[in-house]
Amino acid sequence: MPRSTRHDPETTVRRAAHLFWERGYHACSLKQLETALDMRPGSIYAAFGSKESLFRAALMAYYEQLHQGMTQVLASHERVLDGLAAYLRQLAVEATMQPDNEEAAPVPACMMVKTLLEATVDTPGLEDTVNDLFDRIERDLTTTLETARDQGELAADVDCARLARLWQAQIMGLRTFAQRRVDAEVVTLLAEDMIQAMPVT
Amino acid sequence: MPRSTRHDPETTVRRAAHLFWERGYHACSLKQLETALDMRPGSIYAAFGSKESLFRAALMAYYEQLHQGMTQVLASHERVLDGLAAYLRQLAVEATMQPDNEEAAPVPACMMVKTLLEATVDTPGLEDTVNDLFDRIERDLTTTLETARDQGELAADVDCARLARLWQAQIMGLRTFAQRRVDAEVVTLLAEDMIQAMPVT
DNA sequence: ACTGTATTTGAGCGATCACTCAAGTTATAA
DNA sequence: TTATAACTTGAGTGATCGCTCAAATACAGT
Repeated sequence: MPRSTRHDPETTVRRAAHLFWERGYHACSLKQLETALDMRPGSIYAAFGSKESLFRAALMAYYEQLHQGMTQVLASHERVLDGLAAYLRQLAVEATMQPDNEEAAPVPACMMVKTLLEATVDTPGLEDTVNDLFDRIERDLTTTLETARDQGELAADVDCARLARLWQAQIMGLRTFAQRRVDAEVVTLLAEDMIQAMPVT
Repeated sequence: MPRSTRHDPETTVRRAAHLFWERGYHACSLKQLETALDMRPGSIYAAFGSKESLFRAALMAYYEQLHQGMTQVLASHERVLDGLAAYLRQLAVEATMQPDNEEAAPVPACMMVKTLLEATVDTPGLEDTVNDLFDRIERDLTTTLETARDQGELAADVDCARLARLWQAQIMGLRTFAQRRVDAEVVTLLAEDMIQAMPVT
């Protein structure tokens, strides 16, 4: 008997993620979300419950996409450190192309980082969620590096958790820097300098 | 004949900076500012004109403090690269102590970075201001490095602008990473790993 | 003490905020 | 075809937003 949904939940969340990613949580009004999702407030609240719940769903979707992209690049390189270098180069490219369609990044900076810096004590749900996602990435990268170490790619005494966090901080720094009004080449050169600086052990 | 001001402008701006730094631009309401400044809306608007103007004044004050702190650390070390390493260590320390008084940092992350990521097309004044401040820091650091290079501390072929941006990105990465819920030691180790990674040329 | 002026006050402005819900709509099962 | 349940609508909720301004206040010069 039930009626099927008019809106595909995945598409809805993806569109919300795009707007939240571009403008941040507080600067996104429900009016703007209604327009972006082509849904009226009643539908939005029936489907997601609150603006914060919708944001969390959007952030999770963003994370999934990010994680998948990173995993793909790492998997396509023999050595993990080569994969990380390639990933940093890819981020530099993505950060320096202007957003031409709705699939591309609306801004250079990472939505997770933007959320990390925008969350306050008034939005504990956002803090918890974003911290959990950063933990996941750190653990995932640590495990990947440990596998590489056990296979002899890295020296046996390398602290993979520290190395993972060093790379994570490079990614944060690169994409945040790219949010500045700078030429594309500056971002590209920064990525190369970061890659050059990272330990090759 | 005129009446003198009851509020010291510098103190007022410093208090506003503290609140804006902690909560960001959009999450700060005028009600909260009224409490923090102990001023009523009429006084605030007579003195600063708008919330955005007050924020820009606060951001400028933050920058001045930041610039002064960095300059002091750099000046107290013979070699510039040693000074930058010391500055990174100082940031790690500051980022990992809980804010006990109103002088201390309310959050680990940099207010300029938070502003850079929070600004949108709706707040062009913030984008312009924060980009100008990042440019100033980059130029200042570039000049400092060039002086060091000309004095033989760095190799003659070093691109000081690139090196300055690499260090700026490290600072961004460190303080943004420190906003995560992580142990103090993790931030300290990250700073050490960054210092280790930076070119010694 | 008195006057003049810069500063401060706080009630209140229209606009917008996130959100609700009764009514309408539509796809599916009987 | 009809009944039913899920979905969607959109006017409207009280609260809060950034901000204004006429009146009150307090200091400096006479």
